[in-house]
Amino acid sequence: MSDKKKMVEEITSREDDFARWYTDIVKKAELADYSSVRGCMIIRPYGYAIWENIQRILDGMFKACGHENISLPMFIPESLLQKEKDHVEGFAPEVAWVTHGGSEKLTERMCVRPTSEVLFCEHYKNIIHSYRDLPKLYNQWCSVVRWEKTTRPFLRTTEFQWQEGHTMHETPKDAQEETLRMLNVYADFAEKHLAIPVLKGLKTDKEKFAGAQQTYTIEAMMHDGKALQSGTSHYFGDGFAKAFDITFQGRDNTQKHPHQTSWGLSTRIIGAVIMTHGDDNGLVLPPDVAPIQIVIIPVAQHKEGVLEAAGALREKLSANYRVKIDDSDNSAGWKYAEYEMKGVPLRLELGPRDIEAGQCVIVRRDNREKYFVPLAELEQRLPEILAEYQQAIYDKAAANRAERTFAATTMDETIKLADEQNCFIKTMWCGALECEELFKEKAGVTSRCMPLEQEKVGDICPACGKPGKKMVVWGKAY
RNA sequence: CGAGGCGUAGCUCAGUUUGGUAGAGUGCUUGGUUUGGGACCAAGAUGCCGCAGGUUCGAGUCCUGUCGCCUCGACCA
Repeated sequence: MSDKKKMVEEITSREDDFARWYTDIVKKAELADYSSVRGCMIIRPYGYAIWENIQRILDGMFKACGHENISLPMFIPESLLQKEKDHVEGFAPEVAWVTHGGSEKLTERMCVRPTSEVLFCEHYKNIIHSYRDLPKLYNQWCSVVRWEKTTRPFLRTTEFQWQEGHTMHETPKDAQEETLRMLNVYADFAEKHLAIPVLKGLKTDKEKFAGAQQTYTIEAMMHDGKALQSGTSHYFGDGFAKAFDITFQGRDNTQKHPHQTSWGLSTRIIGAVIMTHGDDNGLVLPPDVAPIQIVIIPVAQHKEGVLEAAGALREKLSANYRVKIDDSDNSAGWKYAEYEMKGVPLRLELGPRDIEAGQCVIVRRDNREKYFVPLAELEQRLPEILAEYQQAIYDKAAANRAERTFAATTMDETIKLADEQNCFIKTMWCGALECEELFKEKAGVTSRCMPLEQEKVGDICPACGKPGKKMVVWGKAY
């Protein structure tokens, strides 16, 4: 086989067809499979193990700032969903309805939750009576259903797993702080654990969550330059509280409405991991969420002592790492390609020559760099190599984003950039909806967010020529 | 949801024009030789031709409907 020939023949290259590359990875790395239900996917054990790691880390972060987990029903009576006007208008077009219980028609149909704001509100009305009951910091891990027209594994499915945090606070300030706190939790999680650089910002009114006063988002750039909204945090003010008549007696002895937030992150983030770090040989996983962090490949395993030495090594490393040993009778080369496709961060090769020399070979997934490590130094070197790996995949993603981010001061520039490539385009914006729509109409880009870290990239709004009030980042999105 | 393309063995696909015994490569199983980047030889198993109707003596092939995937729009986490 020539050097140039791809080792993983089954995967479409990213250059040839990014969408097909993505679905190839999902299927070949055994992350997910299709089911007989339109738009619904089966998350297979290898994919689900990634989600379990995400859950474990995020859940710890939530609890560290005082949140408690709770479980609410999956059905919402129609009358309950109707209570907040903007909310129902936003979600009604995409809810699934339950009309029958067994063979009997229900007197009131119920929708399968697309999100649980109204259920939380109904419950909060019962349990919040005094300022002493606040804040309420609840989160639930569950699945929700949205009848989407176009679906893709992980990125947009009819049913998806997520967590939704719902909190109630005494003052607007408390709630706004919570909204930003959780946005930062998401950003830290994405950057530190998933090695995905994210852009934090505020959604425009057009793009914000149905019923929210403000929606904050973390936007990630995929390898092809398109954007993926990867987590959102909403500030509701007291809109829902008024609609649901939730009141508490305040410190001044008057009745008040509490102020509310919600925030969510879904299995979509797995799509972000795939499209941020993956390459033509398959997945590249961040160590913190990789189901297998180190795969041990015994080389020439039929020779005496090799399997025993590999087994002893696994035993030792299992204390600190998720380790798998592959002693199947596939060739060593086959195993190399297999675990590269599955994105395992480090491969540890151990053969007769290594055992002789008292060493092993570590190969990094991201760049195939080889480290010949004396066994005595292994436990010291592994964290260092993993840290370098983590930094390298982060830097690579950050570099891609930097290369694909441009400022534009005119609509012509914006159109040219959007026509030529997928990218982030920074412009000023006057704040008018008509101008936002013009970007979509003329350049085919939507506003991703108004970044928290604002820059002045010009003076005027390219759409209307009036003074630009805010910098907006535009792009094509998944 | 609109326009276009595609559904045949686990996977990639040929066969559909012109209806007439279900095919190849790869993978899988068994035995042997191999083993540091997807090894080799031999034998073998594997099909509701996406699904449901229709036309026909006969349908993978023709007709209708439906489900799924891909691309482009519209919609959206």
